[in-house]
Amino acid sequence: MTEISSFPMLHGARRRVTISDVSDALGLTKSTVSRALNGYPDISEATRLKVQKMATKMGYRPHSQAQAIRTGRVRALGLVVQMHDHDSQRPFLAEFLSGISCSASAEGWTLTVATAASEAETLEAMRALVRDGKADGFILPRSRREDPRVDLLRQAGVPFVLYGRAVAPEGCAWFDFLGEQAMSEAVLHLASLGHRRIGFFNGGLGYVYSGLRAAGFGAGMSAAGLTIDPQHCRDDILTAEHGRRAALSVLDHPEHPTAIICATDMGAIGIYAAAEELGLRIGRDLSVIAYDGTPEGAFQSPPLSTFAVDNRRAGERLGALLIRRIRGEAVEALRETDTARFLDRGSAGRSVKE
Amino acid sequence: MTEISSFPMLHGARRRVTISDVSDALGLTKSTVSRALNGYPDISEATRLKVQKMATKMGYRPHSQAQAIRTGRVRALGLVVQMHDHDSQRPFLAEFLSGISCSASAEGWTLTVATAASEAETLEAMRALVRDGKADGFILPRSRREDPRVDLLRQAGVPFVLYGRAVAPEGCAWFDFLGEQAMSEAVLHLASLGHRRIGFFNGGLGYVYSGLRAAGFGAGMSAAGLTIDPQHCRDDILTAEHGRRAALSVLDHPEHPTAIICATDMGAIGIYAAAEELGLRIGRDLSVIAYDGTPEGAFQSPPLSTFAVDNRRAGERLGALLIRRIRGEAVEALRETDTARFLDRGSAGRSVKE
DNA sequence: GTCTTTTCCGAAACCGGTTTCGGCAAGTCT
DNA sequence: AGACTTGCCGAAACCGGTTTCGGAAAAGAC
Repeated sequence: MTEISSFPMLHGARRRVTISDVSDALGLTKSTVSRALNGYPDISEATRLKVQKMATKMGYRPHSQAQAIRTGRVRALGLVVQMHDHDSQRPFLAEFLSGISCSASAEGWTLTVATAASEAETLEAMRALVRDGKADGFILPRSRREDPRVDLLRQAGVPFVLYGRAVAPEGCAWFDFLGEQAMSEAVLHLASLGHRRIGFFNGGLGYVYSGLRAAGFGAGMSAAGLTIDPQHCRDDILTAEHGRRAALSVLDHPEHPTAIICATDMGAIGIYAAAEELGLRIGRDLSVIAYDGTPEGAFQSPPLSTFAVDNRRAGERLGALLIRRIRGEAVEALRETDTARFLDRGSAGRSVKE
Repeated sequence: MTEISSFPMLHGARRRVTISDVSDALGLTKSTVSRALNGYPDISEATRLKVQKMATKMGYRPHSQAQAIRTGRVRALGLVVQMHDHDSQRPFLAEFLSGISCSASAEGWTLTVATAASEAETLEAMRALVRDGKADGFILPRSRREDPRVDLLRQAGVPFVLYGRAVAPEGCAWFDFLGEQAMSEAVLHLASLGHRRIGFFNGGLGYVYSGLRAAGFGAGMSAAGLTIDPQHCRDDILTAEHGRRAALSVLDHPEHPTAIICATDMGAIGIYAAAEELGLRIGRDLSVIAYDGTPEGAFQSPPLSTFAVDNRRAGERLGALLIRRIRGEAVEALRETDTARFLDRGSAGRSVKE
């Protein structure tokens, strides 16, 4: 009898190996094993090694739920995606999730996601996840100039990382692509093709990226020795329809721009529509360079020249940064940027002499 | 001193209300409160009501992590999305997540997602989520004819629901749209427009839906008194490129079909490309009806006539079904279907007399 | 060779719940 | 009236970890 019940493996589902199993196997106590694995200083190097070896040998994995009730942390990243009317997130989301999931699982963490239809719902969802201990920190996509999510989390003392930089950097970690550099390069590229009247369609002014991209556009124009004509520029171009209307109005001038830089691919697709209506051939009569790298751009004719961002990489970096943030690293060490990759696909051509 | 420390609210972050707080307030014990809230039969109706009222009044929410270490359940739904090379998931994912998240949060549950690049990774991710107690059950998108995920979960005794029906229904709950009905209606619609030679491009034969849609096509053809010409039919059309090649080969015959029903929008977009190459105008020289309702279809010219499925609703229903499944309801009661909505947008026109 | 300090680990409390067990009081049966 | 249920709840163990506290042994100081 007794020898059978001493082998719980034999009957039924195999139980998971607990910290007590490890401590028993070593003749130590739970507390010693716990401290050894968690790097407490009052454990000798010798026993620490013994414990670690035995733990991995026995396949011990701490039960995160059990740890959570004492530590309050579950090793889970939180993400609240807010559905916007203007962009239906596109494949962006799949790639982004893939990146986060990748870096999370590499550290044995998981990803808890919620969705929201409004800003208020987003905040409420984050509050609920924190209250219920379902997330130890958050990844905040689409950094905004005034971001109530940041205010909430900063006040609650919950770690977070931004996709996009912050206008008020205190306490903020982030990953971002250098949109300003891309915009500047776009200007220089167009200038090298002979364009002198270059317009700029910016994205949503509520987002941090728009300020940066506008600055990059301005810097590029200065570097090229060109002046910005406000008549050629528009703000808050978020959808293809916005882009179409903006293009129609901008092109309805004798001195209209020969090239337009658009801060988002979606807006640029609207420019294609406007050009078709006006009988202009993109890449010949009108040059366009955009930013994002969405698949739709590749299907246009000619394919859209754009600066592609790697959203999977963004997710992967943000996941890694958030984990380090939750573990206590200072935000100043957790700020990364990368450059967008220019895809020269045909929508930017040589300027036509008039 | 003591009167201060008896009001922990006063210093620092406000502590969450625990089951002990509730029991103390009522002069009962933790165990009584626990059993009262969990519907144990050995609690009088009077105290059960008292407890429930006090619990809601005090804003008590059981700490799911703490429950988990005893019950093994965390009130979390699991979803592993597998990235396919052929479809980059499109906005599908955002809507689907939104639906799941909606029904989950309505019940106080959350959603844990992971991503995988292959079937093996998917299985591994599910195993890890179960092992670590991060998910109590799974939503399985894209039901397959032979589905190793089902085998795994069935064997492990982990609840799950399928998006799409199952060829071996034992132990399976699901939600699905009636693709066969849509395909049948598509045939009848085309027949009513005078088409007699109707082709059928099916999707991936590994998926359950393809069998159903093929059957629906067959049923529609019979009902219309038409015969199926295998020369007009193709299988495994997963991408636009597949659709394009299939259309080129099918149309390269004197007796080619005047209309094609395509089991997926992506394939239909390829048919548009082929038609353009052959100088055929969709909706006039060649009619097309597809299935899915992806946004790309609306941007074609003419816009693609298709049967749209509501992926948000699918997610919402699947979330609700999975929660009930985890709570122990029988699978037979957890099978729902809905109908796809026909968007008649112009790609299906009257048959031309030759 | 004692006294003090470290070093290192065990014992036990604790986290916030769930579940088993047992006992008291009221009701039922002879 | 005594024995037997039954209904209802408290006491305590338990889940799998973390953390506090204290003490024994080893090391260092005098």
